[in-house]
Amino acid sequence: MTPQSEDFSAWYNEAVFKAELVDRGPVRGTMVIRPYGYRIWELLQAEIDRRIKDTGHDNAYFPLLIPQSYLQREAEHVEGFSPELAVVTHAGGKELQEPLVVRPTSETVVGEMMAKWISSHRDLPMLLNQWANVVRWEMRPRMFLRTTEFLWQEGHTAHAGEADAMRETLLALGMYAEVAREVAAMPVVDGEKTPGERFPGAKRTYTVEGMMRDGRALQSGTSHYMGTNFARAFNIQYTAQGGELEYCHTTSWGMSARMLGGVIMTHGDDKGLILPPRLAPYQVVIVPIGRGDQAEQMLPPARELAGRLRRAGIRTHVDDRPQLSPGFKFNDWELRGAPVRLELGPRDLAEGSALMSIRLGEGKSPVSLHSAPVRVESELDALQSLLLRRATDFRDSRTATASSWPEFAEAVESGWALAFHCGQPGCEDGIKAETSATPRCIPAEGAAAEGTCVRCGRKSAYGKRLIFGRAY
RNA sequence: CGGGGUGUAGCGCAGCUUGGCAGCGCGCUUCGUUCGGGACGAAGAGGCCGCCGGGUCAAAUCCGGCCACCCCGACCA
Repeated sequence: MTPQSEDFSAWYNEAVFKAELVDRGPVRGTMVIRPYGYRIWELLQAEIDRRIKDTGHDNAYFPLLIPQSYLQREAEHVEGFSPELAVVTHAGGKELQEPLVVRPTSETVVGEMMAKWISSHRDLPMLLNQWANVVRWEMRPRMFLRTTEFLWQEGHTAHAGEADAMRETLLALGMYAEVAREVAAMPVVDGEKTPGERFPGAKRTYTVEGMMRDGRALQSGTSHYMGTNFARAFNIQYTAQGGELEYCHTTSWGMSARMLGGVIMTHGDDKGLILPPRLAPYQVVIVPIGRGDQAEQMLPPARELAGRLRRAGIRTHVDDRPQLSPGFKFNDWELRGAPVRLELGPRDLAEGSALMSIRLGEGKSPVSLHSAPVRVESELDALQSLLLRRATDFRDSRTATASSWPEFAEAVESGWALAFHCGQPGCEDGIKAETSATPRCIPAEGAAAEGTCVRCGRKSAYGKRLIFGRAY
């Protein structure tokens, strides 16, 4: 397994399967998330959900099946999603009068319901979120990154005006950036998408982009300002204070289980996964030394230690599988990305200590049993920030400002290019055709600057350099 | 949809060119010895060789057709 080589996707697949995160589903492009993988998702979910609720949104649930006509009400939306829809044509033993699509996203049903629920400015803003699975018949599936069916969270909000809706759009974006950086230790860049990369039906689309260890970009969360496009298509109107009937300004935003793929591709190494402590199902794994009877004897003290760690708020697991050798377990938990391992054998026990090994690091060091919770906690914190710093350094080392076409082509070969662009769709297509790179975003933090398009030399259109890269 | 590849035990594969008892490694079961970095020995269980057809005394192997999956591109969170 070598994350650096061109076998990166082979490395990725091997890592994901060996760590027992997923299995292939029976339907093309689907994935089964196994318990260990699902625990990671639950931790991520909890972090996102807490932030959503803290900002005043309520969770709701909308139907899986959507009348096909709903999709058709918004012209760009239907055009964008048509090729990848799964359509139900038969139900109840007969052909349906109107086919139903399995939701690829829920703007349309949510819009339909919002139109019923909103009548006055007093009903606004309406801040909804749902946790759901959606289906998109993509051409080339990849575990977590692009599966036919995937789990996500989709926020849908309606507001009285553009300013409110834009504030909401950026609030969601900021939430995603925070989750990515602080929880997943992924140093994402946030910014706006170019018109060519916009969500079908949106007026403005924002994104957080992460860089994987092969230099490719991964869109890790997205937030859209719809203007009144969907409000007009679904008649989401309210009576304003002055008595006039107005269209709402709506937003939608989502973050998906794709993030797990991002975590693996951001931090993983030749030994397998490295989970940031905040997403690790088991932050500490205690391996009793020995097998059979000898390991049995280590279990009571191992469990006692686990109990004290858990009481300190540390997710702890005792690997009590009796038939496996310690060496096997060491390798197994390295593969599965456990941040900290504690080895507990007769020798350690006699000395009142355990042998600690950090997933990202060399060697092992003894830790006294009584100070273990404190020591482990600080090691977890250190690892969490080390992962973010390491990924940030990596990203920066693979990001180059390109002022000429050869520089640009070279930069996107192994990472990202910062470059001016003319904003012409044809030129954007040209870049993609010639280098397979696309504009990832107009970075929010980039300094304002003027220049000429890196490919065609025309005047730049966005007032700053864009980030270009190859995307997953 | 275009290009490449693969279907043989739960997983990974060999065997196919040149037809002749369906094999290997891992895993699984039982017993014993082991046990501080992927343990070892012995004995077992496990098969519609992707599917359909052709031809042959005889097909995993040759011929024809079909299907599925994987990888590379175009699509995308």
